[in-house]
Amino acid sequence: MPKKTTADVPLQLGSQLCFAVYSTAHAFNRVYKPLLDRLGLTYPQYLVMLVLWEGDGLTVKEIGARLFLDSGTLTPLLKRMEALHLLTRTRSAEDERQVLVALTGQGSALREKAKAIVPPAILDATGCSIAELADLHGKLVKLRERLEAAVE
Amino acid sequence: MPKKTTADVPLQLGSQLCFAVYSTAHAFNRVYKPLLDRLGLTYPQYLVMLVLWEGDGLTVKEIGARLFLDSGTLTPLLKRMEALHLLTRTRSAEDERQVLVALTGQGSALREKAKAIVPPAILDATGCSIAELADLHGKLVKLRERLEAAVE
DNA sequence: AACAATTATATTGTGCGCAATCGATTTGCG
DNA sequence: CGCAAATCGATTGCGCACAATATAATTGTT
Repeated sequence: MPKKTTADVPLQLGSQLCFAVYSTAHAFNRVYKPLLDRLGLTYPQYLVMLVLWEGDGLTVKEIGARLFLDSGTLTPLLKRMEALHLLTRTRSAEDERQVLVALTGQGSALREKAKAIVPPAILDATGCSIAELADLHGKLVKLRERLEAAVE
Repeated sequence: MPKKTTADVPLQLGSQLCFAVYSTAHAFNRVYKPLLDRLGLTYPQYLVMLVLWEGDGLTVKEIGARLFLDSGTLTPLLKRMEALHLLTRTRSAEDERQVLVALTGQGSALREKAKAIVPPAILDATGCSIAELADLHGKLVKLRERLEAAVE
């Protein structure tokens, strides 16, 4: 039985950080769920709406690039959102390989409701100051970039 | 059309933090995948092994409490791990409602291999100093606690 | 002892998330 | 021009993640 040494601590810290990220993501999801239920959206669907609210008429590829998701995830997700009449999916005329995703009137309209409900509740649930939020956000983005780089 | 005000920034920061956590979790998963493939494990399965390596003979409930997962997730996951001969699931004699999860010889043995492969690669992929790891870990755990408290 | 409430696990159904594969279109190179 | 390579999206299959529900065992109360 190998004994524990202090040298193991930094090795375990990496794993602990990953689990902290993983479990915090789940905790966030549990906070979002009742809020998003009122909008009829799941969290990944809400992310797609956030992207489209910023700028309409994107291809699946472009949405995927912003959310770090691929077509295997997005195609069925977008189809469900199309069935909910939140958006339309149409083949591009210039490049028939691409599918353009655009908001419906209903999809656009949902923005104001979402804005009133979601961000205030989330901010409150974090119990964080603006400085804390900005600090954590910045550090996570940097970490994510390094992890993505490590995968190549 | 309501104009953007500086007052919106803190509201959006909460959402941005959530997405940072969400996308960093995925990035971690992409780093872990090729490593865990060599062990024949998925990341949630690896988490279960980490818990069992610390102390064997736990109930499903106890494993769930440590990983923030419920039986709907754990039962099929543990069954797959049982099929891989990593662990056994037996009804407790004292309380027939409980299922005791114990490592097999194979499951215990996997620990040394995992220790050699996973933590060094993860630590390297984060590109973080020990201080950064500890800082982020601590802040995420605090955030997770506040989020869990917000859900009640 | 009988029965209601609680607890532990299992089951079902829905929705991601991603690897692998496929078909169709477009691009690029000789 | 003609064909190989690359690109985009859809499909399939597997494994979480969780809500809702079901089942069985235990505990508590009278």
